[in-house]
Amino acid sequence: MTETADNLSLAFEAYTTVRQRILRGELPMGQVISRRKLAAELGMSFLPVSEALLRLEFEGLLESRPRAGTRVRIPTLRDVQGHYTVREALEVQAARLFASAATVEERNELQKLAARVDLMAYQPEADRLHYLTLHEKLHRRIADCARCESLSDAIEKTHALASTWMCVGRSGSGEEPKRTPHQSLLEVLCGADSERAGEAMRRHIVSSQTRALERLQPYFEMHKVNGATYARSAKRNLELAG
Amino acid sequence: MTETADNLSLAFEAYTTVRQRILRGELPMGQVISRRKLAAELGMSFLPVSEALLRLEFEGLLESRPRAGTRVRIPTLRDVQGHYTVREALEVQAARLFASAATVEERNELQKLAARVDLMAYQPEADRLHYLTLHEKLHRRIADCARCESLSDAIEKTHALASTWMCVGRSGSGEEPKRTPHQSLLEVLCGADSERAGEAMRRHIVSSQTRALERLQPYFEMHKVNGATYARSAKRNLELAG
DNA sequence: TTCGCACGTTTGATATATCAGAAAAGCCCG
DNA sequence: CGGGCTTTTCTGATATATCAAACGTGCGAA
Repeated sequence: MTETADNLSLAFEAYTTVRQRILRGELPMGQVISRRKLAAELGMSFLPVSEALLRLEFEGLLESRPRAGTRVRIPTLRDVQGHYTVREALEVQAARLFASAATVEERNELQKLAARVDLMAYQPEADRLHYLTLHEKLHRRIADCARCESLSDAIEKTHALASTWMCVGRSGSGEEPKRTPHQSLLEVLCGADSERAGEAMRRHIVSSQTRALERLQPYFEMHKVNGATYARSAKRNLELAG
Repeated sequence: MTETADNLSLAFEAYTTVRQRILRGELPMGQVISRRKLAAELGMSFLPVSEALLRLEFEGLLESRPRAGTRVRIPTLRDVQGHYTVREALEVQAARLFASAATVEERNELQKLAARVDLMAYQPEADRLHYLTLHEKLHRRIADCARCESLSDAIEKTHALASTWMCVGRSGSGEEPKRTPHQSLLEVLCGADSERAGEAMRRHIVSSQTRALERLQPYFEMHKVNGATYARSAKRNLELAG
């Protein structure tokens, strides 16, 4: 399984590998990535690796400075706010189109999926990754049902970025009231009123943003401390972990 | 003037150059770009050129196939529809934020700008490029006033892509009624009602899409004919021009 | 001890060379 | 004269080498 194949280009292989590692949380925010070491590990020159990292940088998952290094992006407060503003725009549009274009089967399917997502949200940390995957799938399916590939792609990009941020442990207050936000969201979306669907999604995204900002609070400080320079040693990262 | 400086990276220089040429219409849709020739012309290796073209491909201005070639993107019908769906999402969001966040000075400035744009729309083809530039500036300023850099960036990207498509001559029916679409748009936007601002922008974008689809009609055929292969000689392009 | 500066190391950027695949042109056969 | 096949040319993909800049370290001065 380590080497499925060079089905496509080496650059694509490197892209997929790194992206997966980031999304799985194996590469935490601020983690420095060495192109040469990665190239050696994947058994290729560092040129396709560079192309892959460049692409990930365009997508917002990485950040780099000309001759300093490349690392998993550490967002600023404004980054996150901006991200959620764009995401709100895209997902509201998807919700509107969903309300007017989804088939009956799709509406039923997604309502069930929403119920599963809400249920899993209160599992005792069973597997956070699985929850995130399912949650992302729900939003992606909503976009798919909007029958617009460009919109789906754009939303998928924003979700990939958000996934990075979601891998950080939740503040775990634990005593939250048992709500079913996704179920109620889908209920509105399945009514045929585009306006209401859009507004419901808007509220959903806004509340999502609120939680994300709380969760990411400590990392905004991290960006201030560690933002200017690309630490090659692990010392600074240790400071932040402790 | 031929060599302003290597202020930034060579790749960035190549990126800027090619992008400008496309936006100015010097490189028409379907035009094949040779990395080696471009590299020779710009006096650099074709590696920074490749990076530049890769970036332009991500932005949707170019399309390429692994060992066949790179050319200015020829959109399909679905491409254009998808583009306008995403654009609608982003610009509606910008309009909403503008209505609630723009200063009085900004509102006045943009109303004047809108008037200029509408006026210029009926100049007898004086300079189409200038009109497009001003029109794009209006939309960009609206996004800027929304106080969200991510959103501005996203909108700028979509406009760059649309500019490519707008360089094709308008169908020039010529007897259109003298309307002032941008002036009325800004009028609504300057009222403090986000909802209405969003809806006004939505209608604006939709009508813009309608005109774009008409204008691009012939190119959808071009994509069918010339889509599969990357013609290196000029023969096929001549066919389409005749 | 602490601050500042020089030096070796690592990094991304770029140049050059080579490879394999796709397109165009030439070629042969009908 | 035309269609299929081969050859040639061109393309992007990748490997390797080199360079200047940024980082980390350690030495020396205050």
